[in-house]
Amino acid sequence: MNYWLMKSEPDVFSIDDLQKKGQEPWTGVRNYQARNFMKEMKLGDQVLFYHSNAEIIGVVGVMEVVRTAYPDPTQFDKKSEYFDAKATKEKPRWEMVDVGFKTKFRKAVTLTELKSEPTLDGLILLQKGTRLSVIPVEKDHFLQILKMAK
DNA sequence: GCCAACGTTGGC
DNA sequence: GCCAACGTTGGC
Repeated sequence: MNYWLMKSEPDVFSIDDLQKKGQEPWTGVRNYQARNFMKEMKLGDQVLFYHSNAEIIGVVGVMEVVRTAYPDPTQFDKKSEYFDAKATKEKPRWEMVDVGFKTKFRKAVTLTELKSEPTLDGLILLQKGTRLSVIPVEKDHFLQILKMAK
């Protein structure tokens, strides 16, 4: 079992949206490193849901991988903002996983709180200049963040 | 709205 | 292959 963190702007897609829908294909990742992490994901992997570019920035809940990586259809869709002219159905560039809702924290674990927690030292999210939207998280860090949500 | 940090593109 | 220019991310 592996642990991850994925970012989303709540104006675009929030934890509440996921809770309503139950599950969702994680479309729109257009960064190779992030894509490669998604390809490593296994069924049942636990994923922290992080709200970026938001009023309240931080981890807001937990989701679970319910379908392993497959081509992101928005790369072929000319009308999509995620369209990629260099991607073909024979040679897709971008993949995604489907995630299912697990829990929403009663209160977000904010970025400020994450930064001030010494045991989270080394969390990739907190490293300088990290803009990755899909990030692996150590089990201990994952459990620590769950603890902070209580 | 600003801007630092980073990734990508494309000319050479 | 280098690197300047440009675009994007995301916190503040």
